[in-house]
Amino acid sequence: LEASLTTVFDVAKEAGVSIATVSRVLRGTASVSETTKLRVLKVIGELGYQPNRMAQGLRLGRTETVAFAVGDIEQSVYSAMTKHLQAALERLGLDLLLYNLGHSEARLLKLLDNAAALGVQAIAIASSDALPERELAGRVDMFARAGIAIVSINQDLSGHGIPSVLYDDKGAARRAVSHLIATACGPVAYVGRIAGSAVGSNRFAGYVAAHEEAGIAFDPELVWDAAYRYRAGYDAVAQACRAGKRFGALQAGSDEMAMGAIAALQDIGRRVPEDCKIVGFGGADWAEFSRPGIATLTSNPETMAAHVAAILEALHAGTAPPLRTVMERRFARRASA
Amino acid sequence: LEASLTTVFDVAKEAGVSIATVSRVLRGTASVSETTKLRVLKVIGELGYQPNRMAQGLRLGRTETVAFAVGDIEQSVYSAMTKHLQAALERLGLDLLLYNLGHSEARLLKLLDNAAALGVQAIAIASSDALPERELAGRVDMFARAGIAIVSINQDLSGHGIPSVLYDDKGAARRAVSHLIATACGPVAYVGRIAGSAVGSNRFAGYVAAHEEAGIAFDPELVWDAAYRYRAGYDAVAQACRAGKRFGALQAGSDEMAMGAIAALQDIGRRVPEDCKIVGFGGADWAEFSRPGIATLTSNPETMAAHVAAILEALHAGTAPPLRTVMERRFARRASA
DNA sequence: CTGAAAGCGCTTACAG
DNA sequence: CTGAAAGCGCTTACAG
Repeated sequence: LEASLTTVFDVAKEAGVSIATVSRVLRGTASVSETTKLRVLKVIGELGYQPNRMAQGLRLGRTETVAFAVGDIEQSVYSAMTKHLQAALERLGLDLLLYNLGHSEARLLKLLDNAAALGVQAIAIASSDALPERELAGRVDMFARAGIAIVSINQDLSGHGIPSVLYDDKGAARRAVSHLIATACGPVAYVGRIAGSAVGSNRFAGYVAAHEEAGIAFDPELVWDAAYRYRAGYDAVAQACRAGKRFGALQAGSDEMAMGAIAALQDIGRRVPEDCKIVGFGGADWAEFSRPGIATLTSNPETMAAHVAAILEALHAGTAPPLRTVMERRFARRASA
Repeated sequence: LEASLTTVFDVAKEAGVSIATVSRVLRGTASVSETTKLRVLKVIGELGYQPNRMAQGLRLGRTETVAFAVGDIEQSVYSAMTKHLQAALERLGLDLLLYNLGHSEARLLKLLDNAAALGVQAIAIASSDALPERELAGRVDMFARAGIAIVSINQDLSGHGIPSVLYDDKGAARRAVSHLIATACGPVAYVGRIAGSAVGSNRFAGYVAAHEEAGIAFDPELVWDAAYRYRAGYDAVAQACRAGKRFGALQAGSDEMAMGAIAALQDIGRRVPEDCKIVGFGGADWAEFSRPGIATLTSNPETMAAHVAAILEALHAGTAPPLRTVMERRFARRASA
């Protein structure tokens, strides 16, 4: 065993009290006389005492830690979310344990199985992949008993009793696509994840709804199911153009795809927005610095993180958190559309 | 206290052995007869037993956790690094505790002070900001005594006995700038962090070295010290152009800045690369999908993460790790240069 | 090879 | 308001 740090015993001895009293002033729950509290606090400061988190964890059954399972931290929307969630948790005195899912369902399941033994207070899941709802639902009771909170970011799991914070992606896509239908000279294409993506299917539903609203049929030939990354956007559009497909506008499922799509169009001499208008999705910070600036549906990761933090606080305080929080996206119109 | 999970006691009872034996097969260190080992393993599987990490942590003085202090996770090079480090640690059975520094030295110092109480095995620091070397150096002995490994990513702290994995940024910048000097029709400008940035000063040193090598003087008026983000690149270049500065090429300290710089030039009608060649830094995944494709000095976060993991393994095994690992960047030539 | 026992550093009923 | 004591779930000398 290691050279030990200062412990409650050191503080107690120095302050002339019992370790129980030290612990009481530390926790702030039980009542301690003002003078002894001050004395203990002074000693704690002098010795630079920090309570051993592992001992606290063993005793309390959990540590000041939250597990964050994130779909793909290389995507800007997720790294922004991670940054703000970490900051929000830090304000609550919670540390963030990061798990990058990378589209691996097995990783998520492993985390769910480890959570209790790990002693995390909560699990936050932010993924666009369709989650294993059956497995999640089956564990909700276990987590509740173990006092582990679980929060879904981006997709609606409130039906399983899991508090969810999400965007109105269908409404956002509907607005953007309506704009494209109205202003583009040609049919509107769609590229993005659809099958297997909870988020993606909502966005695509907005694309469909906008067409219904306009009283026109969308062309299934102009709908391409592809991953959210740059290359997927590039390849889908390049291939469609090679196949002779014609479209005057494109709604992309992510800003990354929009950027790839723009590159593909420019590479064959089609101009954006003159020949084809494009809207991305997610409000990546770089979208306004691309040329043409990429129109997009914005995110607000800071507010979203605040909602998640509020849910965790409510759960911690034993009050009922909102089961379903829906945020709006703003259509940021830029040169590309 | 919570509804408890299965413990060593449950396993021991079920397998008809003592908890000591259960623990021995778990750890795999002491010798256990093959038959009892098999029996215990079987019961562990049946009960789905997971050792309580907090109890292990208290007993062993540390948990299977590594703290990762990262400069700014919103920058692509850092999110890529985070992804690969998490994956590499996962393979070693280690969880990653994420701290986004966001250029706050106080946050790093707080982490250093908490590390022992937190029970982390190691601290990995990846930042481009000049680190508080005095404070770090002053804690090296304490960390060594506490058995906490510390690794520096991106900047050289080997002089303080801290194993460091870094790129030859000076050499990389020198090569790129030499290319720009040779091919651009006009002086080469530089935009990036210089003061206060360990990484940045190396890159700038490469810019200077390339000029020396070419036997020409660089123009201090064409050197702009600015943050690594899109907007800083945009603003620095826009302002320089407004001030009537003329340059035929620009070396940027990051791909983000390069993208911002390209936007600023295009917005005033200057063409890239015809009027001004540009090279970024970092090899962001999106750089090749920007138009023009952004030439850059690549990173290899996966290899870097592997080096870090190897250092942690060596330290864990009690063998001496390489104190200083220098990786090369590749000049990815693209349309922008 | 195996078990009984001590102890890691806390927190919280229980008494006073 | 305060202290003595039990116990959270492990691991590892110590004995055998």
